[in-house]
Amino acid sequence: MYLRNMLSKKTKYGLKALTYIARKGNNEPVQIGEIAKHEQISQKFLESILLTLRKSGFLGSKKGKHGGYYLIKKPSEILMTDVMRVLEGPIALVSCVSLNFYEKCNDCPDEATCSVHKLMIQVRDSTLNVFKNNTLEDISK
Amino acid sequence: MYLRNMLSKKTKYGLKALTYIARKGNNEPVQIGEIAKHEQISQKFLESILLTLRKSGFLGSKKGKHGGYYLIKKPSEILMTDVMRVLEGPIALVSCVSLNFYEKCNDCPDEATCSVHKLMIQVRDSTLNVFKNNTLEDISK
DNA sequence: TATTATTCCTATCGATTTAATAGAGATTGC
DNA sequence: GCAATCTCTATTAAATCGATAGGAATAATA
Repeated sequence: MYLRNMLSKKTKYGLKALTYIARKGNNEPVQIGEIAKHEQISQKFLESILLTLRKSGFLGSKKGKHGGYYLIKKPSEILMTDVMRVLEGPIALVSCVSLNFYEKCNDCPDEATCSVHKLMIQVRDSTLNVFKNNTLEDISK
Repeated sequence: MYLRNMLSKKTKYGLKALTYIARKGNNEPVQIGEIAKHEQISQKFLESILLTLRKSGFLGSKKGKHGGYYLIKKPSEILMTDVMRVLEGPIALVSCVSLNFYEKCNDCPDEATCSVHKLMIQVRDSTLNVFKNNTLEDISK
């Protein structure tokens, strides 16, 4: 069994939900239940994820009958960099190489000579590059 | 405070220890205690990490007085791809894009149309590329 | 041989995080 | 008014992580 799960289910489900909504094409609100059923996601869990995406400005919502969630921007304008930061958190694997959430490691005496730092800077940049070059439209194709 | 810690301390400490040993240059065994002190790592925790690295063929060990750990191969021959797989586990963030530990996601009905799959393939490749292009020598400079 | 320094091995623990669940409240459409 | 839907808070079970403890095995050396 695949043990390490470095991409949280929150992110995975969030991306799937955004994709599902994007693929619908129109601007009609899509209901949580419909997404949960199609993507085989726990509805209650998905509720909290969509709420996060709404509060972060990716989704709009409408309550009551025929309510649901809809995209606020065009899929081509939704960058993975932004989505990932909201769902998964900082992109850097260690705080000392984070662009947006930098923090010195409490143990490491000198970043300039730290081999982990040196390696993780590169991983950050290459990952960031992927996220910068992918919009919701790209991954929904 | 930086919450997500996607790179485990095991990996971080393991890389630091390998670097420490590599920087010594000679082939004399280096003791756990010395590494732990220098790198500010819990000695007991480091013991288990070095044991893992030995069992995986990166380090040799010598017991008893004047014992310790030493590199089996030259730093320039130790690829980060291999080290990371041993310390951190699969490089892919989700099992369905893992080259060495592939497993179908139990929920996802079709990888071909899965947006998460599409994105994570790219992340895997770019990260793999970084690890392939870095040896222990490179990060120890 | 006795002593000391070191690696080796197993077991356990506390804290944190994750994924999921429950239930009630607020709003909207009909 | 009623049903459908999002909103919010709280709780829980399981897993994982980092750390710790204690002793067994081995090697050097006096």
